[in-house]
Amino acid sequence: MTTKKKIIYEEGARERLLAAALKVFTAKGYAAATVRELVDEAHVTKPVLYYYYDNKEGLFLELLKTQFVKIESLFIYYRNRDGNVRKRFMELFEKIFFFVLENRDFIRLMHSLYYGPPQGAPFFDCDAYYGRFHAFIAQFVKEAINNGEFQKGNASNMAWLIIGAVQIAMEDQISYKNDKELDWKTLKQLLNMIFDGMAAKPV
Amino acid sequence: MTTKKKIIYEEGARERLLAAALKVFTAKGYAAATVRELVDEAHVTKPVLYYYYDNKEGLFLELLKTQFVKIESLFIYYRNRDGNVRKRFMELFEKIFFFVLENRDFIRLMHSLYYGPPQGAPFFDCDAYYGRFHAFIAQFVKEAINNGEFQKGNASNMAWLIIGAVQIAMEDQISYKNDKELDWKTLKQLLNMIFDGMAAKPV
DNA sequence: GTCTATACAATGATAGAC
DNA sequence: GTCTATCATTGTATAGAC
Repeated sequence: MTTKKKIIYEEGARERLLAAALKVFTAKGYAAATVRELVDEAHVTKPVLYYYYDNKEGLFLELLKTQFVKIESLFIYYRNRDGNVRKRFMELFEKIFFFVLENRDFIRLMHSLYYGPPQGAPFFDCDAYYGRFHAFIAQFVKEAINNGEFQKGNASNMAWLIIGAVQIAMEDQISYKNDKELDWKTLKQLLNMIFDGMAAKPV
Repeated sequence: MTTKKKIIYEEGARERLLAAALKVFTAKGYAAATVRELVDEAHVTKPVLYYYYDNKEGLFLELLKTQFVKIESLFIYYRNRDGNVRKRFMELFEKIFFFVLENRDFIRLMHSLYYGPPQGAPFFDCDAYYGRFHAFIAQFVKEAINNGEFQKGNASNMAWLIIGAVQIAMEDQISYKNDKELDWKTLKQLLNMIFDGMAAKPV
């Protein structure tokens, strides 16, 4: 009988490469990041990268995949909350806001991939996440209208207004400005302004 | 006497290089754009680029400078309008929105420079434009509050709300999505929702 | 001002030993 | 699985003729 147990191996190098990818790609973008920097950062030699991943592209795509999983979990979080839509929205956006704060570099990378010119980077369907955001929010605005929590109105437009506030706050945070003006406290004020305007008026 | 008039020269190549820079840099980003592509697009040879500009960086910076002049003119436009703040805002944002539509590629490039990782690109102070935008809008919101056009409130927050709507519409337009949902008609609706909420209520 | 030809560094990637 | 050594290619940039 052949020793099949031998398949288990140390994953140190593989994981260090992924960590290096996060650091280097987010710091310089795809095109400007070099294989040398990646392997130096991971404390491995070049052939090790090509052993674990197809090539530079492969490592990059693997990085995106692992990071997007974390973002996906934010939406799952929302569904498992209870309370009215306004309260759940607020909790979701707080979660998102601090996620952005803790992952500034990666959000920058994603942002430039989605909104910027393709810098020689392999195609990755960010739209599956970015694009779904509006539909996701609009759906729950509609829910709030139906149950009388929000006044009647164009749910899609209401969703855009909300997303606009959240997005501008995120962008203020990932920008390289010295004094970030749009912290969570301010964003909360903006959202309350919007929600107050949308809230069903008492009769 | 030496023939000093001889200094005048054809500027065809120089201008073609700038046009090529716009096309190539906006299509691929800074790092991924190569000198070969730039000169091929301009129908010149490599030494010609280095004759007119310092290097790849120099051409890139020249491109940014010339394009930013166009953006600056939008704000001057606003000051030369008359009417109330709401009307002037609406006209300014319409101007900006269609400027974005007509310069999608360049806006993408700027966006990735400002919000994305520095892709080996030389530093350029985009903040002088992006960052001033909020202050610009907030100033005129304050004006509208003072003359009774808008209700009393936090002018800075009101400005963020407005900018959020404009920005999310711009971003919807520069994204690579197939179906852009946020056209000018929709943005106008968003802005009207915001302005209606801010407008001073009749007594 | 524009070309041909080329220098020279850095890049992504691999062969083959251990 | 990891290394040393090396490859082909592409990159930016320039010298020197016209």
